[in-house]
Amino acid sequence: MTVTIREVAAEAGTSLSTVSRVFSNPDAVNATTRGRVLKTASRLGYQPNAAARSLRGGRTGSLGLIIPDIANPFFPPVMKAIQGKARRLGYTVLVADSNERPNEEFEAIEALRPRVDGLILWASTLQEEKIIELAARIPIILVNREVAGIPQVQISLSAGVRQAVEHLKAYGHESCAFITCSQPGSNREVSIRRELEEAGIRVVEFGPYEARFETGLHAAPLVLADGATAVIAHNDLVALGLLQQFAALGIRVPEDVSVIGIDDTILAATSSPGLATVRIDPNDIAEAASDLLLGIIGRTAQVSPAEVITVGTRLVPRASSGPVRVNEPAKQLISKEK
Amino acid sequence: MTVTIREVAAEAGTSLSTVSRVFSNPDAVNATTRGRVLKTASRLGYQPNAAARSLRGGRTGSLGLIIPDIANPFFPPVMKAIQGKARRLGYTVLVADSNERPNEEFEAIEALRPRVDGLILWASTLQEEKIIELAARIPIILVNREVAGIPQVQISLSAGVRQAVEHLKAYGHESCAFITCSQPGSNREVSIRRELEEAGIRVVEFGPYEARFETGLHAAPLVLADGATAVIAHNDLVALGLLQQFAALGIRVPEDVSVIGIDDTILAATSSPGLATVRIDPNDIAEAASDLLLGIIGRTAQVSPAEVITVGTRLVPRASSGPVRVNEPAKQLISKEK
DNA sequence: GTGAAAGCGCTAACAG
DNA sequence: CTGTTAGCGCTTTCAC
Repeated sequence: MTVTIREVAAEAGTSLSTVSRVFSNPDAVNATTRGRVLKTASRLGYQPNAAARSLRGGRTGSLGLIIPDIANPFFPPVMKAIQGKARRLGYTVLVADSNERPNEEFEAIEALRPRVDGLILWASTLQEEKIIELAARIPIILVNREVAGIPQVQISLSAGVRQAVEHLKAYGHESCAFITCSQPGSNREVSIRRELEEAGIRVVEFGPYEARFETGLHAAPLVLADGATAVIAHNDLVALGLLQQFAALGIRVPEDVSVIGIDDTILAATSSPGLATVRIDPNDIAEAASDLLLGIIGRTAQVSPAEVITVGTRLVPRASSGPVRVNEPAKQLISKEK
Repeated sequence: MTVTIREVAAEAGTSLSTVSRVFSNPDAVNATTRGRVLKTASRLGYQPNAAARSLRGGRTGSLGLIIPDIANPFFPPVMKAIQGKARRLGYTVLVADSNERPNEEFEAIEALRPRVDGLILWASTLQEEKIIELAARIPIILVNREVAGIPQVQISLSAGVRQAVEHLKAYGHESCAFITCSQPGSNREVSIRRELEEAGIRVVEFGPYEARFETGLHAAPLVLADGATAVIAHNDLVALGLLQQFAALGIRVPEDVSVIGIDDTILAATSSPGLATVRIDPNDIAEAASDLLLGIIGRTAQVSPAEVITVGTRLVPRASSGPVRVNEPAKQLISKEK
């Protein structure tokens, strides 16, 4: 049925090994022979069988990417960027979604493991020991998850959040709400609180909630009631919830309250008003993740101190933030509108 | 290095085949033996090697999905739905993005082909003959692309668009603009024009443009200048562009003009105001696509007339559409606002 | 530079 | 129900 190396060899009048070499180590074959083999191979429509190849050689030419939730608009661009980078380096990327559930993540990893040369685990939900165990079986790198001894890519929100805070301060804001949707002590939560405090801005925290659109809807009146003139949301999606609810309440953005998101997903660029947000560049992450992974795939079992690459962020200003409202506090607006 | 079936067999005191059966055809093994094998297998950390398995059995347990653009928010939910469905049927889904370029699509297909049992091609950009050729090598099904003889899933916009049009008509709209971003003669364009005409609503078409946010920004004033009181956009993204530009121009939605999108992506639910849109249900597509694909993977070379499954659509009403403005035509609003 | 031979880990007949 | 025996298609020593 399928064309194998054997038929090509017979047809080209050479041995199996020669045909094999033409495809796996072309330089080791006489140019004339190689040409002849290639010609008959393409004439016969021969395609190397990846299963056999990886069974024997142990290399698959693919990388696996496990993401927590492809429906989160933050991930598609990242996936695209990683795919682009990998493609340029001769790899295919196979993606699976873990649905943020440890056992689905485990299944996905097990499905991918035998068919890839290495794995990128994004925000893995696996226990630390499981991850260490896995790392012994296949090269892995972590993004947004810290495990000692495993190479990882960390996202540093600090720079971007600092710019956001500076921006708010320059516009006269003296208090800022913060809608949190992470585990207490998480990276995201900590950097935001720290930056706001260091700038001497009063911080009001609401949460932790789930990182959903509806959380924004819910939090909008809380922010107003507190009298904060600005709000930083856990991510763009939550920020959009705020925006929609503010609009429904007749609260103007940014005149009455400034809103800032995080991630710079497509949601931020397309909302009305456009959403100022802290951008995490998918390309930076793709770059870092592929470098790290290909690095450890290369060196065979030669353990070196686990590397950590930190990628930065920056503020993308848009129409949703501006000068603080001076004449009357936003908190009175709700009752007024009624 | 890795644990193989052989070691498990030795350890469990059985033969290779018994271990193999435990993992590939469990019912054929005595329950006691099976238990013992499973126990030692897990103790040793045995994992079946997919490469060897598919080399021998010809089955990979995976399905491939090629999508034109993962960054288009329409696709992630579809990918997720297909993954969910496949998972329940014992398959893993490997996804690749073609970037809507024939040669990238071809590369992705070639990378996936040897490691999957079948392929779902979404809106394939390949030439018809290439597709037919491919279908001879591996089971494939098409979504949103028509090629005689290949099983396919078609999306019928008619029902949803008809509901949208009924809705506009009931609200007194007598004219509706339509921003098109497809090849002339495309499914999407044709159904929309047909439904509007059949309802006796005056149709004004703008386009074809590219299906981008900026297209909406650009088209907003055109719609107003024409005096249409409602507008249907090629998709949600374009509709959001309209929404943002209307807001910038001080045109109220839906009071001054009604806006309807297509796809029901996350953008529609999270915009301000919420965007009424024609919903294409990802689950319907996932269902149809997996049924079709698993159907042809099952029957070995037994050709039957190519099946076509058509999935329907429906209107999701949201705040962006409402009664026609009666007192003054929208077209005058721009100059007034100045 | 090239060929022959030995498996990679597993499944699928075929006997027992 | 279980064990034995061949390979799946390919890469990779090892000779020549």
